Amino acid sequence: MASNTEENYLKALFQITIESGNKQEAGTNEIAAHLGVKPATANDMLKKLKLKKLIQYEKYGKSSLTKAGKKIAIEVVRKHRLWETFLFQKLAFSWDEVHEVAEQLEHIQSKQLIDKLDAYLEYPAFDPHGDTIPNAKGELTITIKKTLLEEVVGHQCKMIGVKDNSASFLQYVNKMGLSINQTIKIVARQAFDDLLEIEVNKKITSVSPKFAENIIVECAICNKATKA
Amino acid sequence: MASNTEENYLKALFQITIESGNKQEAGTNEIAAHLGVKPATANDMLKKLKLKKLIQYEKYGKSSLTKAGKKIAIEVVRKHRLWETFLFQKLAFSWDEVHEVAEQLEHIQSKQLIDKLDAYLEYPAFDPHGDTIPNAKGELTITIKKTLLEEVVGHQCKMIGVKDNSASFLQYVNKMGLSINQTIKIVARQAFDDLLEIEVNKKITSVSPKFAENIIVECAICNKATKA
DNA sequence: TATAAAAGTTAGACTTATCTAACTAATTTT
DNA sequence: AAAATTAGTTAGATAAGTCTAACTTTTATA
Repeated sequence: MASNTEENYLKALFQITIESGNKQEAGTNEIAAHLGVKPATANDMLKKLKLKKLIQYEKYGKSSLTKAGKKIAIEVVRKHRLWETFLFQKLAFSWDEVHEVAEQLEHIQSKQLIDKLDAYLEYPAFDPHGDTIPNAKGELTITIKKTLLEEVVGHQCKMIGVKDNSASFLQYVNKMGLSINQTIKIVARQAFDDLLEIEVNKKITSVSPKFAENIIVECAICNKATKA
Repeated sequence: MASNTEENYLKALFQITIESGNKQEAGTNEIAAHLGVKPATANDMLKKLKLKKLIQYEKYGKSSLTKAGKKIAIEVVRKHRLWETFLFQKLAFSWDEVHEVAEQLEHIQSKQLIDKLDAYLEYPAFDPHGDTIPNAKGELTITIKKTLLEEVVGHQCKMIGVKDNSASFLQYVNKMGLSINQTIKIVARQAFDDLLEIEVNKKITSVSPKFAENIIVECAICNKATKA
């Protein structure tokens, strides 16, 4: 069983390496900075995690997760994102308030709890930030997070979150017929004024670029679903 | 801010003294036993809590909560019982599974979280064990927990929990038209066979003593609501 | 390529929460 | 009331996680 602290180091390593997509390993200072501790502290923990066979690490070298370490990291990420979804969807937390509380909740140890929570939320695929939630088997589809503004004309995408979380924006979003999981088709992008024509519930409307860049979407067509 | 451990000591002291109703103070060994630690460990912590002005303690004497300590203890109890209620009502945990997980959840630090959870559960007055949940102001009505079997004939009470949590019993409870918060009136107790005649939703039915002793009720008439 | 800068490591210290073993005080029993 | 038992305390040790300060290795650059 990994301690809360160990879990945090594994999660950090996961986020810096696997999830960033552009690196396989992380340096000691980088990990320390990510967690807000001193390099000396991180160094001690890296040696400990190596002993536990949760990471690969050699003196003066970079670190990376072993299979066992990655499993734990993904479980923590899963818990974090399920809790964020719960806080957002059920408890009416705003988009920007969920993270801090989820940092605590992610360390609660109970497989039963997290599986029941998953079921209660109806097995969500994305958290309120638009990040993928790993499933109970630890499978994580890494999807490229993008805004409606970046979506390709002709594609059909799904709204999975918002960036702006002000009451006024959320009201506006609602007025446009949009909500989490709503399917949106990009009809056209007007070169003249950059307005985006979208189809929502068979109705076509136009939205501004400023509006579009605050809507996080996921596009099955764009994503060649890659497993972590 | 009290640590998780400190919170646990304060909660223990609250449960041994105030909530038990028959003692004002607790001894070092008693506190240690309650928490599953050695007396030497508890002794260290008592000295620390005294320094923080959370308890009253003198060498070789008994300990008791100060006003500040009691405030924290009640907050922890409130969190514990709200989480138990959430697990039971929303996540379909069984009556006997909620405690262990709530022991972890009670230490999550976020006033916003607990207030939103309270609202989401519609401000429950009792947890699934039939224990009173302190309100947001820290007010705790200490009610005498009793079963339907012990209720006084003529009184009207409210079902607040069950003791047996088997699927078969819960099904039976359901069939009798009973659920949490359901009002039950005790019509009569048959001396001949000890069957209890109760009125539920304007219908009168009879239940066995075995059934009745597994239904936890609260009776406003019996309780002269005392504040902790 | 020599040197300066950056990255990483080690040693020693501190805090929290725990333990064991030995001791002292208070209470109970004879 | 003296002895025995129970309750409570102290001292010293340990483990986890953190720090600072000094040191070493690696990398970048002049």
